[in-house]
Amino acid sequence: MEPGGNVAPHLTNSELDVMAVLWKLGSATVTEVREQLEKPLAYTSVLTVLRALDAKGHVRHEDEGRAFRYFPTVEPTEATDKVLKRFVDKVYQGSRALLIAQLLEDESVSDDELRRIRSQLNKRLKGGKS
Amino acid sequence: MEPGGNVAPHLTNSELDVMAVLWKLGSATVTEVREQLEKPLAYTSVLTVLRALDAKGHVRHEDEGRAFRYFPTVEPTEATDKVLKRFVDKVYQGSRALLIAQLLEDESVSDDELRRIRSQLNKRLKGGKS
DNA sequence: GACTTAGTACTAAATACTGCGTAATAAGTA
DNA sequence: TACTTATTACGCAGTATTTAGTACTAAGTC
Repeated sequence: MEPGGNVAPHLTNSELDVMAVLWKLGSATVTEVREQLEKPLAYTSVLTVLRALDAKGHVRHEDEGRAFRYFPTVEPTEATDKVLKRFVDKVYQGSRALLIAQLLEDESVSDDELRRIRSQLNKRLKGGKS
Repeated sequence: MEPGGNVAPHLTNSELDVMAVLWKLGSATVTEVREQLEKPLAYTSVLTVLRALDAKGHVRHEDEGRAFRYFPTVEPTEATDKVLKRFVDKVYQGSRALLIAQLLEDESVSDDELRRIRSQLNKRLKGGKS
């Protein structure tokens, strides 16, 4: 495809659903993933997605009894960096600050969290000065 | 579609590319959009995407000479709310605060921007108290 | 009017994604 | 061994997405 561009393989929607479960649980079998998914899916459908993720290197698997146990091989942020970057580029003209500003408007962020964020922010401002 | 619910129907990747141009320029003809796209695309390909966006109600068009001028009918944040929510849900377990924290780690956010963010944040903390 | 140009409408082909059924396999059990 | 069960491997069908070609149209030009 694009030379240099598409290094990190790219998660489809259903792949993201499955990865989210693995990130949450740390690791899981097909059955375990299936139980956690909001949308009911046939066993083999989940397996298909996991096999695709395996092929792409986003997960690995180990034998566990007669089944496989799947482990994520990438952190959430790693796997989604591209998605986030694309999002910021297209919607916020590349400015993470704008996205942060937008997120801060959201009421679901509590005062407590706001204070924690502020202290993190202050830490960075101090650190950057030195 | 769904009554009330699915206002922002869903943007495909190529649709997002095109919307980004419209948001940036305010409005554009097919030719103008085409010039702004990073990836070279045939004139008719761009038109196809614009027509799809038109059908979905994300843009509208007016005659301009013999061509159409397309206007976005939704704000960037409107159109991408769903995407962002999904992202936050899957990667940050629904916590916008976690995403903000992650974004704050990014070096591309300047000290100036950090300070602006802090003042916005302080404003929200004060306002919330009343 | 004939020709050129820039545009839109329509159609189609290739690819990707989603979901699942069937077959094969391996383990356990009577 | 025969039967059951849990599981993986393979393949396929329907749909969505992406890209672009071809036909048609309207405006401008000589």
